Amino acid sequence: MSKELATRLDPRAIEPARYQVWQDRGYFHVPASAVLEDGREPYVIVIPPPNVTAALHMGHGLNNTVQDVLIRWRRMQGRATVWVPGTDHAGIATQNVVERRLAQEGLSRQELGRDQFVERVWDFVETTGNTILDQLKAIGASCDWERTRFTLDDELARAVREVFVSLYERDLIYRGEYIINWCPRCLTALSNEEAEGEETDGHLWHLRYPLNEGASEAARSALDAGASAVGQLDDGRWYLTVSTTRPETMLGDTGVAVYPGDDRYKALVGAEVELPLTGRVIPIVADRHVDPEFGSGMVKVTPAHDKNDFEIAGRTGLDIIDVMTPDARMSDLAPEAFRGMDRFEVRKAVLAALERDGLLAGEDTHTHAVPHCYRCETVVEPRLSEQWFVSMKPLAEPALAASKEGTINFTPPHWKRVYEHWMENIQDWCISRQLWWGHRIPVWYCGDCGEVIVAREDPISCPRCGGDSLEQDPDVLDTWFSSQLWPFSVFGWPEDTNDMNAFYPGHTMVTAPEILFFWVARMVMMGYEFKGEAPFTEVYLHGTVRDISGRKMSKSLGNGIDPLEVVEAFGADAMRFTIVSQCAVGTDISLDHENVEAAFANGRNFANKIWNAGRFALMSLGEDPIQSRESVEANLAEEDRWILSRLANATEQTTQGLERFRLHEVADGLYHFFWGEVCDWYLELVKSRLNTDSAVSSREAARTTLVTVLDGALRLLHPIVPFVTAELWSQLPWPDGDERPEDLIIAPWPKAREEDRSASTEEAMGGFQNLVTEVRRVRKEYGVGERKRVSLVVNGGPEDFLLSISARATALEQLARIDHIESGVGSGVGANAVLPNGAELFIPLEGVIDVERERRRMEDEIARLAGVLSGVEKRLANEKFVANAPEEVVGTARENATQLRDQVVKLREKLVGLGE
RNA sequence: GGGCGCGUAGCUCAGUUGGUUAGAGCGCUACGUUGACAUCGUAGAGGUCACAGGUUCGAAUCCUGUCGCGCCCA
Repeated sequence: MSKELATRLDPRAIEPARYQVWQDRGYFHVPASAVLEDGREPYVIVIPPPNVTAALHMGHGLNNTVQDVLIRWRRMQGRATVWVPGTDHAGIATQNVVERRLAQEGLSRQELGRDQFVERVWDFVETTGNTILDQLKAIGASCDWERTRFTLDDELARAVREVFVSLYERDLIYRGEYIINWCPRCLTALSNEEAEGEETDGHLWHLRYPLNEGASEAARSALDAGASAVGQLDDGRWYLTVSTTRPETMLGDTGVAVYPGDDRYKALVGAEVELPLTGRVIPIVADRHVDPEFGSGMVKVTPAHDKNDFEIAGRTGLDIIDVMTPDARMSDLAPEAFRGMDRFEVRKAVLAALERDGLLAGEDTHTHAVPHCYRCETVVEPRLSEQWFVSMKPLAEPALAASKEGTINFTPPHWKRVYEHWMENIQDWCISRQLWWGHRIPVWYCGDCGEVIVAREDPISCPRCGGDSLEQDPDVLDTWFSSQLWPFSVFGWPEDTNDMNAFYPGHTMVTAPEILFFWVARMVMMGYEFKGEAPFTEVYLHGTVRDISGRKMSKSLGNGIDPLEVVEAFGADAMRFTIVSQCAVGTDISLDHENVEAAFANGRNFANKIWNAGRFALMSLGEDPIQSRESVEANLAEEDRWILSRLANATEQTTQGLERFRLHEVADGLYHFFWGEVCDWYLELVKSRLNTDSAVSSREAARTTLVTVLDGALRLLHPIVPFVTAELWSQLPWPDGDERPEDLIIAPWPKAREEDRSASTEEAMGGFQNLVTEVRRVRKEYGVGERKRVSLVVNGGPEDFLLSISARATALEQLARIDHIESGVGSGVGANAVLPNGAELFIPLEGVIDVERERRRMEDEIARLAGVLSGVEKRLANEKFVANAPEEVVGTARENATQLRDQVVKLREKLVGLGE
């Protein structure tokens, strides 16, 4: 049994093998029957599916570590625990990757053709698509791999089609021509969420549009009415001024608008403007959208290239002229001089031409948000286009109510308001994408009669005219359209499957705030629309992984850390603990990518500490049977009862922390319990008792307690550091008569034993710890050599204090190098101290101590304590404090005052005694 | 423009409804390999809790303002 363990934890030697055992024994998989037949309570998490093309990065490391901690904890609690893994087809991202690979072969997708291209993508996905899931295994993720899903799987495609058709039948999906966000590089429409605004220092240019000759009278009266935008050119023509951040769009202007109630421009409404560079004449209209307070109160209207302008055109009947091509060049509808030019070149050309004609009134610097494609960062162009949309308002209603009523909870809580704000201001969702990779829109157009067919099954002929010249809509759906179904599509919906009945709805959604709208909000909407309830009730939004200077880790910045390299170098446990211990609610995780070793030192050191504590215990426990707790109960030493009391505390704290997603506190608490209490004190105290030559009853009590404490601690630590804990636990000897679970991963989660808690034992141990620390401090202060023994003279303190420390003579010898303890005040040259519990200490150090130095040291200590004391006394002297503060607080203050006063008095007496 | 958040030790950050002498990790200093662990042990240095007011018996914590920084939505 007591096989030799290496002095250092070697993660590579234990982790992969341990993971394999877990997988082989099927611990990660729970069948639906566990819930439906055995009546076990389920606990379900669906993974935020990473992109098939992605390689594991630290963000995945964080996200999946958190999920695994929760999953392992709930599994130990006995829940029927399912964590569904899988990947997302990631339309734009994946198509981009494959197109880039094609480009290296000198090919384009257009040259290849749609069918062949899609085949190429499948080839790519099939060879590399599972990489990221395999990588998750290296970090210990206990996903149910038998349920692995891909958003393009046939069953999930059926869910997508069912949802599309159902929503269409309920008039919640429609097709229409509107201004959408267009990426001129990806050549596809984007949703509002996919067009990310980026603060940019740009310009606001002021352009002069000459008025038609017939408008002179109106211009003059507008000027009289205070219209700042109206003026006269050198040649006598009247003009008005409009401002824009995108001058190139003026080529597509079809009107100028003012606010209907704006007296300054009243006379000009209905007048006409000669649009420069185009030869077109456009009208001045009134529309309520115009803000009379902003700029000149007069705006140019470009209906084909601006969302608001498109709406103005709809209300006022202005023409719509699209002057751009899909790749953001000037189209044939633009003046000849500009055709074919890129949008940013045109900007310069238009400004130069206006300048030349004396029509540029000037420019201001202007900071504004410019939308960029979230996949390729190209500046997004608002573009008029026919697309498919989801009508969101009706869907948002129950999803909003779920948050307001508290059916869905957010951690940290402030995301609740962000979510609700988005729901309250929701806009329709553009779901069609001009891509080839994704779920094809299930719509067919009849070439004969023009019928639009929206169908669950591919139609063979037109249901209206019977013709067979059907053509399917070429577009695919937004990737998030399928992701939003993930919580139920993974279980086989729309089929009425056992999995559906057992595991929907799920419980916890763990993800990053960035995709709160993209994904979380939409999953909730779909859950209500198609299943009548929310897909989960807890949303835990963790932070972002950043580098040492606070920048988000990213491939393009080159500041990332590869989790697999961390696992390789330090082990999955080290990575997990480091991450979790930084995982305070609402805060980001920062890791030094330039010093990875330092970044993960904490986790690595702790895993090694656990290993060595276990190693020591296994070696010391030997092979003799372990007595039951009951049989050694009467023989438990104070330190045994103390560590059992601390274990009860740690157990309660850990469980409560996990329930509240306070993972940082859980990790921190366990770290200090295990290292600072189990290792630093308990192991040191039982060392001598574990020797074969110590009294049998004491030895057996120590052995049983040690096993109990290690068992409890390893269970509590297991969700965070699964490998090292399982490895040690599997070798832990077991008390007679107790049933041993098959593996730590399914060992029942501990409950705090209330009967083990003892405030008096903790207080008594505290006195002992103070004693040891005080002696060590004195030894260091005077440079007493590590090996040199000292004597200790003790006077006073709590009843039995001397007795209890004398009983621990061996431990004191080891912990503080004290080889002799006696009662009394002591005499001669030595060091003096008074413990908080009132015990006076004297350590004879003839020949080592300079009396003057000892006097100064004591004076400093007296001054320090007296300072604290006067603070406490001041408060107690304040009647309002005594009257208003809670009894407990006042009581504590009184106790402190008494204790401090006692310490100060005794130290002063000792100082006087030192005098002669 | 609207909303949210942050500013605590050299660095990265905790600090749950206000309540002893504000904590941790990393880093730093000194000493130390005694049979678990040098990925260690022991002891230590280091903070006017951004600033200015206010509320309170009591403020890192609540309120107001200022400065600096970040994020989201228009």
